[in-house]
Amino acid sequence: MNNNSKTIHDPNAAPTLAQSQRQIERYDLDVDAQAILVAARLMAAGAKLAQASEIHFSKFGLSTGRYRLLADLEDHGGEELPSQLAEHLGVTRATVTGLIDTLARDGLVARRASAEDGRQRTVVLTESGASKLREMAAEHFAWLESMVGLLAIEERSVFLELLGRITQGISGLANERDKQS
Amino acid sequence: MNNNSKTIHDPNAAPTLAQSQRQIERYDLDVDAQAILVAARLMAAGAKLAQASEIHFSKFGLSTGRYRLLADLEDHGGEELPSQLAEHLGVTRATVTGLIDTLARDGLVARRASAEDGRQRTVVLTESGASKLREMAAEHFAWLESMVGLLAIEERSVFLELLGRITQGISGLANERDKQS
DNA sequence: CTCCTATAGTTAGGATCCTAATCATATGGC
DNA sequence: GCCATATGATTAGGATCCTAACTATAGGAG
Repeated sequence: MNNNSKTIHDPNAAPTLAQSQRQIERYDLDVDAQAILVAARLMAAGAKLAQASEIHFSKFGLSTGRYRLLADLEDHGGEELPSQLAEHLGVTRATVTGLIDTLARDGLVARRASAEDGRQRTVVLTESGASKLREMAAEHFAWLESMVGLLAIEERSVFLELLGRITQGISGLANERDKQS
Repeated sequence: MNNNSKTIHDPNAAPTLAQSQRQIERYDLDVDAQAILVAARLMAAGAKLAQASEIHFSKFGLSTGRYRLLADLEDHGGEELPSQLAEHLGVTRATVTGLIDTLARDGLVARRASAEDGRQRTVVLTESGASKLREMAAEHFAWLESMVGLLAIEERSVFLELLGRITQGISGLANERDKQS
């Protein structure tokens, strides 16, 4: 607190309710200003978190995406197909190819040809990659935990439940575009 | 050896609590699995929302960043300095330069030299830019509102409060690195 | 067996936003 | 007035992830 670099603008309070109300009144719309505020704050929080995350992982020579790939690999016996990784991480196969390229260059994963299907290329976690995850574990999980440190246990459950419903709302929006009756 | 990877993937349920627990147990860490889950879900939601947002704005020939710049301009009398825009949007001045370039090319904003300070270049919202905001208003705010449509009014307040505290937690993490910049 | 289509992965090119370096203008000590 | 430093904006180049096009292999219809 006590930031007051000068005029307001605590990034935690951006955008403000007043701002949302002004926007709505300008066009005389029939929407709830608080709903708009929730949506806008969530977007701001997401962007901020993504940025903080990249900084966090860069300390270990990783990016958010590359860490997620390693962790998913570890959680699936250290061996997966690129297409499985893409689905688990929620990114495209093209993105996975790029992530693997960098991780393989750094020796954290390796590509192996599949005996069963010549099109497939298995991705395996190397000893070096497993070691990297071990090194990071304590600090990384402490980092994640401290993010929600200001919430009481029961508040975390509540937040999780509400966030889940908002996520559903987002999915609904996304599907609205290409719904083929 | 592990689980046969038959686990279906509902993106709304990723990551799962079981996944978080496995990770924590693997390294025998003393952290709360639910806290990890909250953090991971929030990151996933943020990424998803950012993606949905880009798709939404692309229907109007805009990006998330360019819309936010136009909206901020409108909220400040249609005239601001690039440095003010950067602070309001929470991005760097270099990014603002790029956003203005595109918006100016499309005729939605214009740059004007400042009479008082030769280094400054005022950004003004053009009639075309104001018109674009008018066109978008109804659909855009309906979009935002539907995102939180599954939450009751009082739940929105709760969510806002909890999200605010998590955002503080994120800020704390960010500042931890460079204590005194 | 041959051909046509489907699938796995990669490559090419675009959009976003970042950091660091640069250019031009202001400001203050001497 | 002159020069060193600070500041506003831009440029250059990097990282991330996307869509679309491409290569190679698999598999079924005839």
